[in-house]
Amino acid sequence: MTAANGELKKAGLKATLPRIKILEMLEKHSTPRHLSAEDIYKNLLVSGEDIGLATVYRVLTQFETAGLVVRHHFEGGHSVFELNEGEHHDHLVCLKCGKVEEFYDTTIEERQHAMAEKLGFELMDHSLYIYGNCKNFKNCEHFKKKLKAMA
Amino acid sequence: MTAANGELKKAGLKATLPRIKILEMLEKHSTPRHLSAEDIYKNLLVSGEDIGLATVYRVLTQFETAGLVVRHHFEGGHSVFELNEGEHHDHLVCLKCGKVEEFYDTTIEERQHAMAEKLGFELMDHSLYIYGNCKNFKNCEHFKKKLKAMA
DNA sequence: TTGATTGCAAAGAATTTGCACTGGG
DNA sequence: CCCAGTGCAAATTCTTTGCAATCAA
Repeated sequence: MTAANGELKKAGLKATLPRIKILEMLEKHSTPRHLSAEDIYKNLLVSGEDIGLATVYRVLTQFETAGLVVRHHFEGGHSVFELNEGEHHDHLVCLKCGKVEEFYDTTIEERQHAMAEKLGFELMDHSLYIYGNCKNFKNCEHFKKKLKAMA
Repeated sequence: MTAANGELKKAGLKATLPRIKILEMLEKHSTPRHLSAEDIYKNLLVSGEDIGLATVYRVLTQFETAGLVVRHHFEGGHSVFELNEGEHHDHLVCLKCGKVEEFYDTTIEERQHAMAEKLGFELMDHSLYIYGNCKNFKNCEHFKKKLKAMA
């Protein structure tokens, strides 16, 4: 009776094997926390799980609807998903190695509300992605991992 | 000898008919300033221009590389392009009618630099999109236009 | 049992690419 | 004239869907 089991029930989703495995995969991956559907699919294969890619997409969409995960559109076409731990934050993505850092800045949040207010909008959501190069990226573990993945 | 002609040359691009027409289309459309490849393609067709969709994509990508336009990824899959008028700004998008407002906030820009600095990144770029509902969207011209487009 | 959930393969949407043809300089 | 640029159709990439088989409650 894994923890994922209970979380799924609480979210109103039947605790099926694919859903449990996918949720555990997201919980297990503390770094990087941000995985694409493809990442998850491949990781499951490696773990010996036989779950179709279509199912991964379906389940992630259900999780997103249920508020269990948050979907992001970083540069480069595909979506990435991260476990929703409750607190909102924005992202800083390294263009060289793909490393993702999270941050939260009260001032930025406030100013965004102020802008929406000023322009006559009711703010519903926002996405802020900062792109850059992490200093000394060549020695960064993410960069090494990326190189290895390309080989 | 249109203005677009000179701008293309200045950008190091041969002044061909498709490029001129696409650039003029972007310059003409002051509102909305943000057009998808499909939008541009359709508008050109209506104007009686016989330019392929693939060419529109190719040309827009060239324009982006040349710095003539900026590409954005708003929610909903497809990219939109806007003429690069020099000054950076962020966007507020209405989820109901698609209206896009631009804004610039010095404080937000500063805080972003501070965040990048703090996390050890060299800032290269950023994208900030605020999503909301424009007040009284039902009477908003964009909303009416959207309804008409659906009919 | 029985409706919800999956897997697979096929469909879609957005964008890119290969290649023979055309047009700008 | 000659190569960059274009149109078209085919290919890619990421994601969604239809449907018969399977599973959780």
